[in-house]
Amino acid sequence: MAVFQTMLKTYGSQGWWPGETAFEVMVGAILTQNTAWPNVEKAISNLKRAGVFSAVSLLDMPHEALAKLIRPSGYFNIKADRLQQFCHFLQEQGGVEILGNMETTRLRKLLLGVKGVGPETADDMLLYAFQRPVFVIDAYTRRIFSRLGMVSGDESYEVLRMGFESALEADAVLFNEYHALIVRHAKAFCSKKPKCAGCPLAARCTIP
DNA sequence: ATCCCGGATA
DNA sequence: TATCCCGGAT
Repeated sequence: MAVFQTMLKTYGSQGWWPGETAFEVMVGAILTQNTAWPNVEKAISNLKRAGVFSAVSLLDMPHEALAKLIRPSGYFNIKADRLQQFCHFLQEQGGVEILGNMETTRLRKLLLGVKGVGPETADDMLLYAFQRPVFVIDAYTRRIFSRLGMVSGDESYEVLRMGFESALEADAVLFNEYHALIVRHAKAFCSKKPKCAGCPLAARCTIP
């Protein structure tokens, strides 16, 4: 059985970012950079509770006030800048709806042009906010698939992304579930210090 | 290679 | 106490 099917059977559907606005997904994608998700949720609920959860509000707000609200997500000074840069980008482009009508390749380039949005964050946005069939590569993907012996792990981001995308059907629903399952599996078994006992992928793995 | 940084977990 | 976290810029 393929890796994806094994993970899906083991963990079930992960239901990532259900019923949330594209704006919220994109804000979350920035705030979660090198940060555990529960801390991001705190930051986002702070923004909502303060009634500033919109591009215009975040832009109008002083840097210090924004940094204070997103403090739980860590890197708050840097991320306050990144959020405001991103909101400025949204205004400049004419809003989320305009972006939603763009072709994926063009939209990806635009997102990568925003300071603070790197390849993983851009692809998180493309996949989870705009439902585009883009395969997200992260540290978990590198770790799991290098242990499985399917990649070396130190390939460039683009090489890995292309590898996954050409090996799979270009399906946003599939990519959405797959990346979420990769995260789940990395936490459950394939952590830095692997917990191989009971691992559902042990039979395929290079780790003794 | 280093910095940014709080919060959960071990 | 140390490590890690749905990274990116310098």
